[in-house]
Amino acid sequence: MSGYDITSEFKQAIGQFWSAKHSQIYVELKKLVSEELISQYIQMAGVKLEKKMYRITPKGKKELQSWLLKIDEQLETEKDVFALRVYFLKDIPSEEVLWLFFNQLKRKSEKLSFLKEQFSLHFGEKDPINLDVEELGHYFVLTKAISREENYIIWLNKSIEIIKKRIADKSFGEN
Amino acid sequence: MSGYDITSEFKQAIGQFWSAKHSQIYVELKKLVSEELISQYIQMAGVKLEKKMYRITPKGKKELQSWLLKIDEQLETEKDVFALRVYFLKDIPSEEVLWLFFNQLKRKSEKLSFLKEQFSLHFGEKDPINLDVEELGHYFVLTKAISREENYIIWLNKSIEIIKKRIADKSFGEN
DNA sequence: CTCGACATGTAAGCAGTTACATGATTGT
DNA sequence: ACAATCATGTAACTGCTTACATGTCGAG
Repeated sequence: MSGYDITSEFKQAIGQFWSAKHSQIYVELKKLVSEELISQYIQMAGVKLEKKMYRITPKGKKELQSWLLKIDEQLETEKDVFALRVYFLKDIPSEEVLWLFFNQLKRKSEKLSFLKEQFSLHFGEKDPINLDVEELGHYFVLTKAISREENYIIWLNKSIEIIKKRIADKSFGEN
Repeated sequence: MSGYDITSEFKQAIGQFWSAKHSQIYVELKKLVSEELISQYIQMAGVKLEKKMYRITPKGKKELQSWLLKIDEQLETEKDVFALRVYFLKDIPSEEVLWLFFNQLKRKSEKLSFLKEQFSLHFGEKDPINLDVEELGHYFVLTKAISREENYIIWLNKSIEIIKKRIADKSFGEN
């Protein structure tokens, strides 16, 4: 793959769990070449454009495999700015709170639609039992992304119901 | 609150969605004081120990409230290293894959237990309708963290079932 | 008296983004 | 011809972690 290809891949399903900008990718690729973990070769794209392609070296493959089996000492924080804002709910004007939740609901619903489209595009009605190993990794990542968004939306809806009830009880923002 | 207090708070529920080390917190607090968004005062803790306390200024409160209503242009990536590893499933020896998933299941189950304990400690059987606004933000964040972990565990179990079936079919890692 | 928690800081360095900068290719 | 996408890079800066460093307080 090329740096550009990697940049594009981060716009697909895996981008839900890890991503980087092209400016970082090009720098890292050079670093990996200098460490002999990957090697570079040129592929002509058109007449003049030299597309720089990279492939993993045996040394890189070894490094990758040991990384894949590594257990992180601590589970790292999956940051979520929206949750951080909700933590400070008491400082949000009560009439804005519902709007904020509905806005997030809309954005998350759009993301879910995109992911489901990706899913039916790549897997359709296929049974994961019959997928080859390469596809299986992508299948798991996509189902993970979809279930994450679905769960997020369920939580948003439950929270919206609570907020609505509190407004109906006229007690919202007054306690 | 003091820098130490903030560090401690990041070990509680909100730490599931945002966190920082004390080394960063102390630097940021000084920056915020110089921007006049917070102000500092001393509280004696014991005889000699001067605990540096901070409170938000009116200017800071204004800034906070405008930040709380800010909509991020793009939803940022909620990074998850485990999902990244799963993406490269084809490079993991098939006998290790199950172990990897079970390990993550164990860790996530422990996290879920911790969160549920926090929940019953702070909210018990309370109805969120009757919570005061300050508590409500914490309630939402904790329920969000809990539902996120529950959903993660469901996905792990589903994936484990698929992997087990593939092993039983003797087709795992061979396609 | 000693250990664990409380409490605060600095420095080096890595990870990652934003902005700047350039040029080729393809489809309309 | 023009625009969108393909394609690659650098520089400045911010965010964040790791490691270093020091000292107090309370309980047993």
